Amino acid sequence: MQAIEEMLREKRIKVTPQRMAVYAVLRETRRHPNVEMIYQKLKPSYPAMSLATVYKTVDVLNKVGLIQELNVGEGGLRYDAMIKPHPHVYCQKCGKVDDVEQFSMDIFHDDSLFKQVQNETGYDLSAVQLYFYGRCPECRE
Amino acid sequence: MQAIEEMLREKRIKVTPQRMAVYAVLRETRRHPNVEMIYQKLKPSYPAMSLATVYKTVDVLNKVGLIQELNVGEGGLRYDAMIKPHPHVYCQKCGKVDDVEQFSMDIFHDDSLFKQVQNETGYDLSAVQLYFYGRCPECRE
DNA sequence: ATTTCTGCAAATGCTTTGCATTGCA
DNA sequence: TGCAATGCAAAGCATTTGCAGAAAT
Repeated sequence: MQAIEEMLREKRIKVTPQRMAVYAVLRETRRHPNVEMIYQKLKPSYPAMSLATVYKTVDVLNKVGLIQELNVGEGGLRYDAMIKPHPHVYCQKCGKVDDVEQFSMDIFHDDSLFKQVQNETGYDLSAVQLYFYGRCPECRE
Repeated sequence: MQAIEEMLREKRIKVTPQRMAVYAVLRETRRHPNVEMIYQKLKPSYPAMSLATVYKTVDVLNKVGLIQELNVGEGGLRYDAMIKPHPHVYCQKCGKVDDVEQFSMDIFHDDSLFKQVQNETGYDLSAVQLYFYGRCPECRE
């Protein structure tokens, strides 16, 4: 795993403590946090950091391709440092977002689906998202 | 195709001109409009209708299962009277949302995918959404 | 030295809410 | 008649914006 500082530098964006911190949070977790969660996580160690900076930072990191945005339909966006396309499951009771790992290959890595959809729709495709909705094991009772 | 009035009545919700009008708009189009688009479409024939009523109406229609919500990641939600699960393509330039028809069967109607994901994640699944992102034929130049 | 980023506060804009009135059942 | 829905205006809230000061290259 590459050093965070180096990864930012390769993307030709200024390396600041705030950017390293936000990216570090996303790399350490599998929880797909939203902006508020990232902000709360960083508050203890970076008391001066503002929420606006977190918004701007995730936007930059997403634009340079270091992270991806998820939209499970809550309103706000979630962020994921795992940029390889993979499906997600959303628990409609507790709001948790989990990865679905097993099927990344079948659906996304075989590009026949992508190609077929391009042919059918005429779109020039660049990304795909697959979301499942339901109740997580803890919320099923 | 069933009469709109009857469909609302079957869902045990009050049948009002506004609800019939909103549902009619969604049944007539394949554009997956958002609240503002529905409102603009209805304004000429229903000058007194308020935006808040459109918000409340799509919420009710969605809850009783007459329409589905789409979240392509724009911020707001889109609505679709086609409730059978099917993938969508979003044009990142002009914002258009199209249906992907050919693959509804392969991916969604065969429930092996659903079952596999349930087994892997332990979630009790109730819905799925598949979104493709790219440029539509008109925006490719 | 220059350019870009940060942090604050204010502004924006979509969505929701409260409530009096209207209208469906 | 009684309960629910509408329409208006106000409130709410997440996100964005502007800008002066700070920091990175």
